[in-house]
Amino acid sequence: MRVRAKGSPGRRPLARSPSRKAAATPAAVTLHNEDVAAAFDEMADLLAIEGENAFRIRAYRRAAQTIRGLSRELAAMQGTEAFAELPGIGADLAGKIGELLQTGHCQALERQRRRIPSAVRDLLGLPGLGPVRVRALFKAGKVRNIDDLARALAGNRLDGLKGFGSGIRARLNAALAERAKQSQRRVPLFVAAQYAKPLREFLQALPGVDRVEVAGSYRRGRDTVGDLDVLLCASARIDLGTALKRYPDLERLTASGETKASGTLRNGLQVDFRVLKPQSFGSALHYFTGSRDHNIHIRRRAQEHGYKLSEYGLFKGNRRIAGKTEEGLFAALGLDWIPPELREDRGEVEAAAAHALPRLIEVTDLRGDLHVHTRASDGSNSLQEMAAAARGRGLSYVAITDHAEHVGVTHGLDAERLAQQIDEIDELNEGCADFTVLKGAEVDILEDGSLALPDAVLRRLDIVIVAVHTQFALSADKQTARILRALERPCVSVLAHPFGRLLGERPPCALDFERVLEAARQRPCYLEINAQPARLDLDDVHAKAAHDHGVRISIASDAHSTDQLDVIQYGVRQARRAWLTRDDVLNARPLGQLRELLGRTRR
DNA sequence: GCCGTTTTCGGCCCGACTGTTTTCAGTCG
Repeated sequence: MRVRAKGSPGRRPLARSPSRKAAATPAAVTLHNEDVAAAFDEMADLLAIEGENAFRIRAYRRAAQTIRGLSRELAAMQGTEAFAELPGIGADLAGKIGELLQTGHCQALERQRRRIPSAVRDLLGLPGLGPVRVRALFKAGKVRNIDDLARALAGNRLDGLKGFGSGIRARLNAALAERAKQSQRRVPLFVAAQYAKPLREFLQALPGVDRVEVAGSYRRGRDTVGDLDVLLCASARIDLGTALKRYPDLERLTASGETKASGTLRNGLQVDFRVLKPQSFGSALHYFTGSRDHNIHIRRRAQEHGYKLSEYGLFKGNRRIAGKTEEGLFAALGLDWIPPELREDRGEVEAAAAHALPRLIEVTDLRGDLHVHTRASDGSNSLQEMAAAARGRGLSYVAITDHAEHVGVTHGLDAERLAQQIDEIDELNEGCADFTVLKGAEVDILEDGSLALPDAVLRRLDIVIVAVHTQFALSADKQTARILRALERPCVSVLAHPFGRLLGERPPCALDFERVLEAARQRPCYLEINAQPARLDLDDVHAKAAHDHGVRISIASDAHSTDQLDVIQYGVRQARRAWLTRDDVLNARPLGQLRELLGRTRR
């Protein structure tokens, strides 16, 4: 199912500082796709709160979704005509994209913001609050933000307000309490990358800078990133502060010294900069990549060898033993180089000492993608376009897995339409020797564990993906029983996005994962790492648990458009964090082996 | 606001669930 953004609290889409407002055309600010998408989402939210035409609102949301799925930057495209060729973007929205890119602003959005303060949108992120109740709060209750809501609830000022019975009020109180507990907001890796890549390029081009790396959890490929740790290698002194003031994505420079600076990007992400000499760069890269627990383990090992380890190098007394490169540092400690994704102190140091680190899977190891959608359900491209795009990316197969009919929103296939699609795929495969389209479906697991399509229909498919799309809040017992019952069915190949989480929006469902793993192992059936940036589900920890339990993994893009096929790289990052090798991943197998393995999932 | 076995404007996704009601509106996916 598509992941719909319901508000996007915490994100500040556009430059709104006075200096930028006054900026002349063309904009001093280059907007990224995420900025434009966030502007359209904001517009959609504000229109919804106003009670605007639902289809107009949907048009903005659809455009935002299209933009988020692009693998190329809008700013690099050839103007409004090219924008209007994108699905769901017509003349009007293409013009607004152009306006945003040119000026950094959208007048229609500015007008909307004058009618409804943008902080009102944050209310949409709370459970039970949709546009109608938010409008009621704003108009009748004078609630303009989440703090106002908390005060109104505390002062019993919502009692008697239509639509705010005791049930809703209790839910809101619980949600606010939970919110207060949450620490600093982290952004998905995919979003962080949109800011980190251009920042790195900007710094790399500065005179005197030899090398730039973004370290921290970003380099380790964690699903979310709390801040960016940027390391610059420079042999001579550089004036970092002055250079950073010219960087348009940087909203504030909070500290600026000779070797250290800090600031905040326009999307709210904190960035810490460190300037290092070449002889220390490797040890600094290691130190700032972390994780903290990994570093503690490595420092302890250094001590055991009679060394002292810091970001400046590995020392014996005052003599530097290593520090120029990470490889040299690890080698001096008797260790193989450890890929950043493994540096969580989950056994990687011992494995490196025993020269037993796995050769982690890479994007280029993948032979196919086993979960993509077409226009037949909720995708944007045709079967032919998805197949051609997958082939163009060097894959040798792709499984078309449109939704079965149960999920209303996704315009799912019934048995008849699925049969039509099967015929279409057969026809497509006939004229093609070096690429194969596999017949599949993503079938809903209903609340009682039954599937949304009958076995007789599923038997005609090469691959059947099952997934939970509703009722995420069941107890662990019920949710587990539901999934186990689905896995009993004769034609189940893959359990997709097993926990149903959406980063920052929906927590993982309660599940007795051990029992699911055991059922998957015995059956056998595969578990998916869904690479959609907001899902990354299985996460690294559960994917490793699956691996340790002998359950194999499918890494899938869940692409809803040709552009989205590229997000599979984020699934691969999670697989690497789970210690997976090529052999552990179903879709790293050549077609013949894949068919054989899928055949074993049949009963 | 987009789209079109299109040419000018009507159709656009809809069922399940929840909470608030007393037959339904709003939320969610």
